[in-house]
This record gives sequence, structure tokens and C-alpha cells, in this order.
Amino acid sequence: MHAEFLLERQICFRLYTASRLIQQAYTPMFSQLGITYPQYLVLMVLWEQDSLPVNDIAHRLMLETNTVTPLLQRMEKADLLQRRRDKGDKRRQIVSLSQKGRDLQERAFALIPQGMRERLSACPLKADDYLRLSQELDAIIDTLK
Amino acid sequence: MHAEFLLERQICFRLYTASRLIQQAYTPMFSQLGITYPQYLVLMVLWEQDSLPVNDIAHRLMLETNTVTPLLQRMEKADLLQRRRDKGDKRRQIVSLSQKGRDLQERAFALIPQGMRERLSACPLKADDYLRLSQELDAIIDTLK
DNA sequence: GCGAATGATATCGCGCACGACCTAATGTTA
DNA sequence: TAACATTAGGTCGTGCGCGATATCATTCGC
Repeated sequence: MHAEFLLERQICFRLYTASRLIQQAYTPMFSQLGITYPQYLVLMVLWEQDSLPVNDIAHRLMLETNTVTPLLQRMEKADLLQRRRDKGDKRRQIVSLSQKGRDLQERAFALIPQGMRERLSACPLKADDYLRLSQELDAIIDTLK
Repeated sequence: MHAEFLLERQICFRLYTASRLIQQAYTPMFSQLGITYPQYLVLMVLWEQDSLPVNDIAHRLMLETNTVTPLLQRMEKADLLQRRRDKGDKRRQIVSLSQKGRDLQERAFALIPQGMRERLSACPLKADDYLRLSQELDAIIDTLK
């Protein structure tokens, strides 16, 4: 078996697996909030800046609009946000948080970081390691995007 | 905004994004082979050891059988493998590569590692960085699994 | 000012992931 | 060996991701 064949499996398979397991670790917390991980990402964007067009949300999450549109539709049905046509440019849909969506921020603050810290407390990585890891992932992301 | 709220987003969002972008980078190569990334992972397992029960494949990929079963069914329909009942334990399905599945290994050897090396050639990370990255991802995976 | 190009969003189809639940075969134990 | 627990695998429903394509508003070139 070619060595690089295995190495290539190492990085890609580990990224894929780590990403899945992190999402699984989040799931119980999100269930309490009545949302999913991608929905949480959308909320993070809107908590930082409300009333954005679909494209802006998609770009910030590096997702396609054909992923984000149905996501937003489900979130609108769950009364987490509203969508309305831009008066100036009628192609645009402006997405804004509902009161329920805004209220979720505090509950998420209380649950998520604490929950993840506990879930990862047995992990030997230190703050420095996480920082370098972030930067290395950014390098990969910048290369591929 | 709480610092740890952002940090937590850093790691998890980056893992999620890097994993997606890597899969996107693979997609054109897999299209040439007529498979998908998860199907490639199954093939990697079977190329290493053929004729495994469903559970073994699921465990090696850290997936649930309710993910793997439909995956294997699609692969069987595509004539990449066969499934047959174990004579000894009739609960078990033994999964074996077809000739087409075996033949794919060489074509994958020729395409995938080379293709990914080119795709990531602009990435500043060196061999050492990838090795440490692998180990750090393993630490996260071991903690969460 | 009008047709073509561009841009923003939506729709459709397919293949994962996974929680919840089901079925059948095998083990286990009294 | 009858009763119960466990194990292997499967079905179903839902929510992503994303390639391909459609729709409609805006802008651009002439």
C-alpha cells in the first residue's frame, strides 16, 4: 500500500470524522434549544449582524444558497427568523431574527461553551494547540475555497 | 461577545468547513471513478481487508449501521461489491468486493493522491504540520468517540 | 430604451448521517 | 428448554450539502 495513500486517508478521514463527532457532541445541547448545528451557525451569523441578505449568510458560512435557502425556510417555519423582500432590490431576501431567535442567544451562551468544555475536558490538547489547529485549518480552508 | 463563544466557533466551524471543502476538492476525481467520498472510504476498508461483516466496516469508519447499510446497498446496485449471509451466523452479512470494486483500486491510486497533492500544493503546511494535525485530530476523535 | 448578460434566490434530485424503532438470529440462564 | 437478553442488520423520517437547472429582477452594452 502506497504510504501517501494512507497519509491522504489520515488527514481527510480524520477531518471528516472529527467534524461528525463534534456535531454529535453538540446535538444534545442543540436539541434542548430546538435547533440543529447548521441552524446554530446561521444564528451565530445573525447574532453578530442582523438583517442580512441570503447571499451574505451563505458567504460567511461558505455554503451555497441552495443549501442555505431551505435551511432558512425551515428556520422561518420554526419562527426563528423572518424573510422579507428588499424594497430597493427585489431580488434580495432580507433575513432578520425573530424575538424567539434573539432570545436563544442567551440560552446558547449558557449551554454551548460550557457543554463543549466539559465534553472535551478529557482531551489532552491545550489552548495553544487549539489555536495552532485553528490556524492550520484556516490554511487548508484558504487553499481550497 | 464572549471570547470562548468565538473560540468554540473557531474550532468547530473550521473543522466543519475544512471537511466540506476537502470533500468538494475530491468530488471531481470521484466522479471520474463513478463513486462518492463515503463510498471511497468503504472501498479503502475493503481494499485493506476484503469480506467483512457490515459491523466491522461501520466500526472502522466510526459510522452507524443505519448509515452504512444503505451505502452498501447503493454500492451493490452499482456492482462495486456483493453481500451474502454468513453460513455460520445467519444474522451477518458478509461484504466482498466485486471485480469492478477491486479494479477501482489501481485507478484510485493513480488519481487521488496525485490530485490532492496538486489541489493542496498552494497550502503552506509541511509534512510535519500534517503529521501533527493528524495527531491532534486523533486526540479530539478519541475524546469524543 | 431594448435585448443580452449578470446576479439573487429558489427548486429538484440524490446521497449521506443519524435518531428512533423494528425484526430475526443467537446467547444465556434458570 | 422456555424465557429473556443481546446482537446484527434493516427501515423510516428528517435535515443537510450540493450539482444542475429555473425564475425573475437588475444592469450593461449599444
